[in-house]
Amino acid sequence: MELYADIILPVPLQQLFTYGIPAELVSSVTAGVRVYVPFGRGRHLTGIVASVHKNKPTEYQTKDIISVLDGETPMVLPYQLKLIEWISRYYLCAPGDVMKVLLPGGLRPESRQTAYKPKTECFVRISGKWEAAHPDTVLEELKKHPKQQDILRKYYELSCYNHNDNTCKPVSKRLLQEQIESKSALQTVIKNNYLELYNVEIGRLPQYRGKLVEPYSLTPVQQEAFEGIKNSFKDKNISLLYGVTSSGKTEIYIKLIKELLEQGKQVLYLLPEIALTTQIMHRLQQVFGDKLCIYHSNCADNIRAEIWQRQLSDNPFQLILGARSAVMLPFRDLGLVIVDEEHETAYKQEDPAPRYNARNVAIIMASMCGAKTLLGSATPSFESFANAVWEKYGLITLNQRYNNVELPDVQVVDIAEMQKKKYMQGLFSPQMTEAVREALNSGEQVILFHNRRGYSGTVECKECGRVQKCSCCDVSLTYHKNSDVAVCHYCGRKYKVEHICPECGSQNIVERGYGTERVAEQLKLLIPEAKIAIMDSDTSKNRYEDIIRDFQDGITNVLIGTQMISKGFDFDNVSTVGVLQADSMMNLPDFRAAERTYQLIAQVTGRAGRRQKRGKVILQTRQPEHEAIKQLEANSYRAFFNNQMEERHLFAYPPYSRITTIKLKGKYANKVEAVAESLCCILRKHFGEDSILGPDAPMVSKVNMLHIRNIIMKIDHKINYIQTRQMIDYALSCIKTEIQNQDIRISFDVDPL
DNA sequence: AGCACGCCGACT
DNA sequence: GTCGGCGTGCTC
Repeated sequence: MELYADIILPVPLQQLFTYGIPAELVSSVTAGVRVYVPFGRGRHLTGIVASVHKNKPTEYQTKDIISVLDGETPMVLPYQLKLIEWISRYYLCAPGDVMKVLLPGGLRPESRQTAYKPKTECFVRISGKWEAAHPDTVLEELKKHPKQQDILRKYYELSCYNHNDNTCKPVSKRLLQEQIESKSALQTVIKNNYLELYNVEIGRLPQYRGKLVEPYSLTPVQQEAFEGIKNSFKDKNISLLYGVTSSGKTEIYIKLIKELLEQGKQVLYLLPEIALTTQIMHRLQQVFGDKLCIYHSNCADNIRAEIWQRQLSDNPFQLILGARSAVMLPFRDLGLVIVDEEHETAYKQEDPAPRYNARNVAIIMASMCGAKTLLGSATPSFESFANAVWEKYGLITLNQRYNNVELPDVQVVDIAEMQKKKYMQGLFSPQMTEAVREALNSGEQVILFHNRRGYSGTVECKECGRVQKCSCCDVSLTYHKNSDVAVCHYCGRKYKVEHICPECGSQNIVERGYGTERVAEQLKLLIPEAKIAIMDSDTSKNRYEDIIRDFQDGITNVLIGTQMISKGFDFDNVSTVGVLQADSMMNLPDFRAAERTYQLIAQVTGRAGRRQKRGKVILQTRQPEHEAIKQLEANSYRAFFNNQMEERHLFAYPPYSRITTIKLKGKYANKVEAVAESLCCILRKHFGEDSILGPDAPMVSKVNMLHIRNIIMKIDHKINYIQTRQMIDYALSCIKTEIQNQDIRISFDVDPL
């Protein structure tokens, strides 16, 4: 009987592809194996078999599978096939797009030659004939050949051979060669069957050589949280550990991991960005040594391939520490997934499909593996905290800092008022300057946070100091370097840069950057003895470590930076943190702006006073009455959450709804518009007027000669998402011919951030 | 997404 | 004459 296989191929098309299975491959083609197939004219691809069946397609002629790339074990586990399907359905993307992030490049060769080959090394051992013999006997045999005898003696030495229990360590040929005089004598020893060569697959993976330490014992408060998590896992599969900054969450994770590893279970520990969290990495390595493997996005392809295969082997890593793509690795016996800094936007993949959120995928894959998920954050996303409040997740609260250090004292400074009184010196209020000076005088360090949003600077007249402002918002415009326009951050209006000052007629107009460099400049004037370091996206990556080390060692004592200094780094000697302008973020036209501001500033704030002494935070803003600022001052995440949730409810924003944006691209604006309009119509009929917004032309409405229109779907969270997906499928089928005729491409972003 | 096919301009 | 530009269409 003819058999067929439905195959996932790495192409951005919705369907699977059906291939015939040649008779000689019937026994080896099973779900999850990789196969090599012809695709299109003269192209070959590696695909994953999703299923095997006997339904001969009637619409088209099938081609045959050329070969099977996997032996006994499929490269993709059954639950992973389900995961691919889930991701492609939930995130509305092609299975092939998911496959591209799932299988490391090294495991999906486009031609058979580039396939991943394990690295091997040549070892030597006593050949079978002499294996059981006492070393002295063997050496005696060779007494007439001193060179060969030396080699054998060296071998026994290197292998730490113990005749009593017949144990020895493997000795590589390379190592033995380095220690002996004559290469040809070694050849003879091998030829005469005293030693034999054998190849061993050796890892490319680095091995941990440091020493292992026992985990710290938990404080009573930590212990309580630890028990709380285990308790909550008794009846909930997902739990949220809400622990204020510096409450020692990592040690709790370590204790949990240790317990699971002792039960022989595997643990996946996800972090938003591996590169910036070396401290956690080193800590885990100290405790777990070689049981731990670090998997990040800039791992070379062959390393990723090797880790993958190791995870399929009988000796997998028990603990994987990884960034978002690590959720795609195969796990045979997963017990727990930890998603640290759960609120981080880095968990969401934005640009190429699949636009998945690794936090949510982690929850799904954990449940597929029968494992629990622990989300952790000092500033949980409202989605997760709402799920905890609604008792979908367990909630464990840790509101005491480690060693009982008090949370920092937050002092809010009204920039507008200070400006009125002419007290501002650039971006520094007297309070800010004073706090920095005080800290430095007592030998402590300072972190200054300045959110630059990638571009910066006002347009200012050097003669009279007039700053170009938005006519509607009374907000200074921000100079946008790339497009040479001045933009209002508040309302988004764009203005031409005034090259002649309307106030005094001067042509001496300058773009004055309020970026981190300028902050440093000003501080230098105010406090000349400050030793300043700057860290932002302009800083080259390889200088990060130097900057951090210098700061750690006290070579510098003021660190000025953007987003990137808000998390991960723990500096014991930092007593004071300054936020120069809390506003720029708060005023973004985004319903999450307040949430983000709170999260970011709470995280920066958490850098202050990690030792015994209570830290100090100076928070400068133009809107001291803003809810985020008020609750940051009061240090009340909960109050802030409750307040914002009312607003979210009122406007039906997440977590009370699920947002999906639909992006249509095409060559002709009117055609894109028309198709978008009819898609909107269909969707409105089913979801109601209020649920579908658009179509709108985005800020950048034309990219690569393609016109763009966006539709935003805002569907009540109580509506089952599967129904929503089915509805979208139906709507798409309605406009299918239109799309094809007008050559329009549609992409989706589910749960955008 | 790739890749081939196809139909027009500036070169040895 | 052809080499090569990228528009269009298809992939089991």
